[in-house]
Amino acid sequence: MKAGCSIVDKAEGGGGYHFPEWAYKTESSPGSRQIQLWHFILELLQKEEFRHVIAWQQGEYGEFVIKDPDEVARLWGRRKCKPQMNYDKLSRALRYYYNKRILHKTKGKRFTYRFNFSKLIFVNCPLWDARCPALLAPPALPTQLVQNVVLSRRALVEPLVWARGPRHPLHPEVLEKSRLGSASPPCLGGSCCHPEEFPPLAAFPCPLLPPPLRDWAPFPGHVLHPPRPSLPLLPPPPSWEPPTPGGSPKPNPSPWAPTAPPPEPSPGSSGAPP
DNA sequence: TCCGGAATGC
DNA sequence: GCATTCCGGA
Repeated sequence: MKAGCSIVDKAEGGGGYHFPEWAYKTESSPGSRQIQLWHFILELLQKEEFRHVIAWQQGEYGEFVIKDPDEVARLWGRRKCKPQMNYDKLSRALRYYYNKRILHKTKGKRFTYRFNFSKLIFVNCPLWDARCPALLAPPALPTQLVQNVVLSRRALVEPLVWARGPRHPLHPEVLEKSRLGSASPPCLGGSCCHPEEFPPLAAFPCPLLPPPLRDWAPFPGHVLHPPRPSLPLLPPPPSWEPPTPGGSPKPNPSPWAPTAPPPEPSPGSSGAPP
């Protein structure tokens, strides 16, 4: 136990917000019991005191800028007990996230990267625990980003809802009710998510989960599209485009709707519930 | 400054 | 699996 190395123990105090638990549970990191770099980056981004070192890029989606690469590397090295750590090595680790689509480089902007929260949620939000907030909005995190994270989450939840039948706790009507039923801001999974409304999905066995998600599941347009025009929720990201029925897919540079892999031949995969 | 291959360690 | 380290190249 290299306890002496830790400099950022856990989200606390600060701004009174926090990322979902899984973001801090290094044990939940797939394939590793050690903290992962992106966890660490999120920690720094979340903390006010490191705002001068690394911060969300205002107005962008999941984009953050490393203002002091050397300092970030130093902190990372300290966390990992690697005093020889430097930005070159750290950035190499970051680049490994490109292939995993956890992170993207913002070309043309120095030390600027962009998180792919959808991917992080897909991979890390354990068992779709409904109490696990998709992502609570840190002050500097653009609201729209969070909304899109929620949208992404919804995009996966809704098919499950259909599979589970009506009036499931995650049934659209229930979701709708929880979203519209109060004057408070859209529920992002915080204290407004009462267990009685959002029982833990962990209560549902894994077989209820959809088939293994590919890195980028090609969401049906009706899923990504706001379900009802009257609902003023979840505006699409700037690069988002409504699906063109029958139209040819266009390359989409947005990490929120990245180029989908070739559709798998799935008979009856019209997306319509039985 | 950024990228990615390769070897290596845990 | 996930870095860490080193390195050549763009």
